[in-house]
Amino acid sequence: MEKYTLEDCPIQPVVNVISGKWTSLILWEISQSHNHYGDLKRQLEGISTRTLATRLKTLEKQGILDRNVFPTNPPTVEYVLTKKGMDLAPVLYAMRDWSEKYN
Amino acid sequence: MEKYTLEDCPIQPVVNVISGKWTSLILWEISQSHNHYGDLKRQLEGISTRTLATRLKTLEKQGILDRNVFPTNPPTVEYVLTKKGMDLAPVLYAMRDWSEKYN
DNA sequence: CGGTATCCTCGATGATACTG
DNA sequence: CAGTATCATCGAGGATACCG
Repeated sequence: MEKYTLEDCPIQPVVNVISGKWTSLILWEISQSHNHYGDLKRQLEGISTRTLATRLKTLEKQGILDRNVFPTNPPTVEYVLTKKGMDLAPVLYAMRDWSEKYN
Repeated sequence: MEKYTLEDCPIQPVVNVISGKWTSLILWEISQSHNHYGDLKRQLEGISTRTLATRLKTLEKQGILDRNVFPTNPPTVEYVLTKKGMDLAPVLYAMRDWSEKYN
């Protein structure tokens, strides 16, 4: 019953991806070329390591992000948007436009 | 510290409006001319009366919706998007477009 | 550097009964 | 019809310590 409508609503799929306190902010930062874990951690001041790691892992599972490890010393990790993730850009920029108008 | 970044992020204002399990779905339904409380309740199958009422009240406080009461018998209540709320349309339609592509 | 492992808190949401 | 009032739950997120 609940499942029916939630799955049926034409915006539910994107809600499943961007919901959460930090998720859309993470996506925004990555879309702005803040691709490294440490860079994200710095930009998203106040986020816990646990939450950032959890959200990144979920987005990876959802096919929104790819995770690339560079065997430097110390190692660095980079997150990049997949095609599916890049296609969220219109959503993110519409969000930014509204925010600029009404903040 | 946390406040700084959250307030500073260029998409934070819209996140404050559309976050929550049901909020963007409510906005979608209202944008699709499901304006009556009972109509919304029917479309959003599975939502509790408490949650629907709470979210509508919050959206009203945020200036996204106007609440109109018609003194019919029994009374009916209609929720309509303000200009600020209507300006969320690009966000909602971008969400729908992505959802159609990747659901 | 880029996480994982634990424990804990708190607020959003749900269920239900009731009301003008 | 359109809610409000109460109580209960549940999981996202935070704090902290530790690790390869």
